[in-house]
Amino acid sequence: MVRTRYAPSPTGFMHIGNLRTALYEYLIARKNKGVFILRIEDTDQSRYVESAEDAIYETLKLTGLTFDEGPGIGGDFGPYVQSQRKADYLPHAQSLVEKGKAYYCFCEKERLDGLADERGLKKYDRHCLGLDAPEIRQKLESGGAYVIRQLIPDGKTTFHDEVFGEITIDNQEMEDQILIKSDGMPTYNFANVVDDHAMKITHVVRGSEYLTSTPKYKLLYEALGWELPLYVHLPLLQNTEGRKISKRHGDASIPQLLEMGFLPEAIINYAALLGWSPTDNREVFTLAELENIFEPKNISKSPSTFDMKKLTWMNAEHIKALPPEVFAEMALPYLQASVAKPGTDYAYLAKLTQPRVSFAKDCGELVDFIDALPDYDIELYTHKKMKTNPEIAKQALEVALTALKPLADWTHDGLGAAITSAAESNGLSKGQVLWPIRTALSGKPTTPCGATEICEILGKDETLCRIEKGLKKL
RNA sequence: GGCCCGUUGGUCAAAUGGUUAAGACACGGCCCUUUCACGGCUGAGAUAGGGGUUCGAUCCCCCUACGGGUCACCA
Repeated sequence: MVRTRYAPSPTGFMHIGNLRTALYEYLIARKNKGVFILRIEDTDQSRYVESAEDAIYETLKLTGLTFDEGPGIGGDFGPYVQSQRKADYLPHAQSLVEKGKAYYCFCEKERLDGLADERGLKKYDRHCLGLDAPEIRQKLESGGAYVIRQLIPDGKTTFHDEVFGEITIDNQEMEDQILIKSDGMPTYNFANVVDDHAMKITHVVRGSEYLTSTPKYKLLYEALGWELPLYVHLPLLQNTEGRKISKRHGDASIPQLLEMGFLPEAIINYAALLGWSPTDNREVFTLAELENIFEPKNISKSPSTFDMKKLTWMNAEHIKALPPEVFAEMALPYLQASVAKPGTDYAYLAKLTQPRVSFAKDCGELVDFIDALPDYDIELYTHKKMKTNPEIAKQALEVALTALKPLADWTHDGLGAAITSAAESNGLSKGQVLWPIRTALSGKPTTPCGATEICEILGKDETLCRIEKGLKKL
């Protein structure tokens, strides 16, 4: 049974990198009919932010990454918040001490700081490793602060990563890391190992910044006599400055992206493609589709850069894929803010704008000409392909006016027929008439639909009025 | 600085010991004779450098350069 877990620490909002890690964990679980778990790693009480924990739940919910076990919903291996598991860690650390794989350390901060070299780098000198049993007992009983450190053996440690392959690190590179902090809480590394084992996690998916600390994990698993999970380290995500994506570099959080109008589906889809690619050339996927095709073996080793432009394109793709009624609802507030004309068919406007926008909020400005004709330059009447210019436009509008004034059939077809025949009998091409009409009616270089549709939307009176205005301008 | 990892067009990215080295975003052009958009077509644009191994390297090995990560009682 595949069991994966997303294990964030509640210190801030999720960004695209966090989301992508969660997504891959989720996909590996779903693809293998396994279980996806959420575990909150709040062992650093000084950095804990309560709202951040809620934000994590909210973001996972909005993006559809539903977990099977975790805070709020429980499961057989709870609790799923590390601070609530505090009592579980110390016994394991003590068993390591008994086996001689860890030891108590009573060194104070000042002494430790004194170990630093000129670059500020330090490695613990095992000062407390030499303490004998009575000494340790006495210090412990006196109630002074202590930590428990892992004793790193000599040699080299090699582990296998599903993405990066075999990685070997000389144990001399590793410090006797702290397992239990002086406040009694486990460190991240230790809690991680203990909980992953307790929760029977099979795949550990995380950013490649953990690559060099993984040998410490392996040593811990060996010392504890536990089976090592599969490691899947992900290539880092960079921002356009080439730095690791993070909040402190001002990179957008998921809530911010949502706020900007990106659809959760688009964000998920884009995150999936950052560092992973399907075997075919498809790029637009729903989460459900990803669940079927995701393969960790197609994960890349090299870092990738977050590109807002491509995300924007992706968003437009997902907007186009939305059922019209869903998009209409999404666009309604923007449409209403932009068009107040009585009798407006907002669903129709939504349908016209849906394939043309990258964000729902962009709908408004596409149709803002409906309420009020913007002031425009007569150069808009010039278009070389349509072979029009202000002079021809003037003639065209006159033709249009006489043709439309008596027109009773004010429908798309009726308008089209009337305009076409009027154009023909006056020696003008369709485009030479339609282009000026569209310009006179909208005053804009681009509109979400053609001239006849605009005539329909505006109604006969307003249409004639705007054509006359155009004529006056010319 | 030590250690670890990486390097295919501006970005994402496929592929392979022998190919004209895919595709997508962005960009340019054209077409769609109702614009823009959509769509279609098309253009420019890449295997970091140097050595090997090999009949042949983008691919395997080594070195260099560059980039990133990591070296906490943070996660």
